[in-house]
Amino acid sequence: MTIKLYNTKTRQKEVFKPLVDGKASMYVCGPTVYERAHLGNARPVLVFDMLYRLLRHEYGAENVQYVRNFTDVDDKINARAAQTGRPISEITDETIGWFLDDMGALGALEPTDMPRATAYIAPMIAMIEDLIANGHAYAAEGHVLFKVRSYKDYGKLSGRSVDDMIAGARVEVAPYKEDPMDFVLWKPSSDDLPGWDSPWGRGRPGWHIECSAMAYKLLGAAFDIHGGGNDLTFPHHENEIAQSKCAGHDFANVWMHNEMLQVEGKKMSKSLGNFFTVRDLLEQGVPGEVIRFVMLSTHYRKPMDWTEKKREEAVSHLTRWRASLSQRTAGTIDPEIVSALSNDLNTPLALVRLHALWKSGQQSDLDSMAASLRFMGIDPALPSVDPFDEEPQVGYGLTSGDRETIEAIFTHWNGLKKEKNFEAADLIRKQATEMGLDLQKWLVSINGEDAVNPLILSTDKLRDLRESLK
RNA sequence: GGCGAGUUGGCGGAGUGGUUACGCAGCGGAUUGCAAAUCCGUGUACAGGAGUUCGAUUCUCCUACUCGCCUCCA
Repeated sequence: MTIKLYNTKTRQKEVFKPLVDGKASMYVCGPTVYERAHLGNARPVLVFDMLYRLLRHEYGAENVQYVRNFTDVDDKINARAAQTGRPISEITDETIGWFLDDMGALGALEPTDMPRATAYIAPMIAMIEDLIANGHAYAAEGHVLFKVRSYKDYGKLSGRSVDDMIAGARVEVAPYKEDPMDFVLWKPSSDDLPGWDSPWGRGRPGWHIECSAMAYKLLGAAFDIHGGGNDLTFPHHENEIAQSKCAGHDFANVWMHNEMLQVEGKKMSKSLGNFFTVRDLLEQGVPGEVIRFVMLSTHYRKPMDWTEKKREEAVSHLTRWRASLSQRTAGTIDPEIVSALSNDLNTPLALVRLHALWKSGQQSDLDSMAASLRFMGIDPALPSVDPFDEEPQVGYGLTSGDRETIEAIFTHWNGLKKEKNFEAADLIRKQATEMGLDLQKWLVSINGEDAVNPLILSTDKLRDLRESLK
C-alpha cells in the first residue's frame, strides 16, 4: 500500500519512500520530564503511535525503528528540584515512569529506543566541537552558540527569514551573542546545577542539540521521518536542522507536525483553569481508550478540541461496538482502513469505516472490525468500558460493592414490573434517576452481560435507596 | 509586527472540478406497560467577493473572521 504523508518541509503530501527499501526510521521529540503529562502531550504520542503502527503493518515490526527521547536535563527540571528539594534523578526517573504508564493506558506502543539526554552528553559535545571547527559555532563566556547566519537555509522549514525574525524582535539579546538570533548549544553551570566537564568548562547542553546528537547516534546521519507538535517547528526543529546539516548530516527526510490541542474551544493553559493531565482524566474514570478514540476522531493536522460531548460520544460508540465484538479475534485488518490511514493518517475516515463495518453486522465484517480496532490501538477484547472495574483508569470509579447494590435495586425494580406494579416500579425508577442511576439504560449489553450505563454515582446514595426498598 | 493553519448542514467531522460521506442530535415510524436499547425512514451544508472553467464547495486572487507559533507551558 502506498503511504502518503504531509511533509512540512515541502508543504505538500508526498508518497513516502524510505531511504532503505523495506525499512522505516522515525524520530519523535519526547517530553521534558518534570511533571505528569498533560492531555496536550498525549496528542503527538498518539499521532505518531498510529504512524508507527501503520509503518509496522507496511514494513513488518522488525523493520521499523522508532526513537523518542526523554529530555532529562532542562532548567524546568532544575527549578522543580530546587523548589521541592528533591534530587534531579529522582524527579526524572519518577516522571519517566509516569509518562510510560499514562501513555500505556492510552494504548501507545513503546518506541524501539527511548534515549535519555543525559546519557548522550559526550556525543553532544563531540558534535558541538565539530560545529566550532567548521565555523558554524563559537564559544563565548562559557557558552557555545550556533551561528545562525552560517546556515543559508535557516528558517526554511518554518517559512521565515532571519531578517523577518529580527524584525519581530522577540529574541533574547545577550552580550556574548554575535547575532541576536544565535542560539545556545552549551551553557555554563554553577555548582548547584547539573553539569558536565567540557572544553568550555563545566556546563550543560542547550535544548536543541540533544535531538541532533541522539538521532545521529541511533538512526545515523540520515533517516526517514521526524515528528513532533507544530509548536516545535520553530525554533526547535529549525535549530535541529541547522545543527545537523552543518555537521554534515542529511538528517530527516520527512517532517511531520501535529496541530495543537484545545479544551472546549480554548487553548489549555494553567491560567484559564482548563489544564489537566492524562492521569487526571484516567482517575476521573475516563478510560484510556476513550481518550484515544476522541484523539483519533480529528485529523492530526487540525486543531483537536477536547470536549465533554466528544468524550460522551466516544463512550457511547465504544460501548455499542464492544457489545457486538465480544470475543472476535480471527479477522484481518480492513483494507479500507489501511487505505485511509495510509493517506496521511486519515484517522477520522478510518473511524467512519469502522462504523460501516459495525452497521453491516456481518460476521466477517465484525471480525475485520475487531482486527482493525486492535490495529488502531483499541483492544476489542478488553472489557475496559466495564463501569465496575475497580482500576479507575479503565472503569468509571464504581466498586464491586456498588455493583451489588445496583443489582439489588435493579432486581427489585424488575420484579415489580413483572408483577405489573408499574406505579411502584416507576417510583423507584424516578428515585434512582434523581441520584444519577438510569435503570432503563442499565440493560446496555456489554459482552453479553448486563452492565450499567456509565454514570458517576454516589455510593452512599445508592445504599440509601436500597435501604428504602426493604 | 513576522510566520503558518483554518472557515463545510443544529453540533462534530471527512472529501471531491460535475453524481454532495459518516457520526451525534432532531424529526417520522416499528417495537415497548411507559421508557431505554434496537431497527427503518428523514437532512442538497460548503465564510463573503472576484476570476479561471462548459461547470467550483473543490483551482487562483482579494476581503472578513478564527486559531496556533514566534515567549517557560506540546
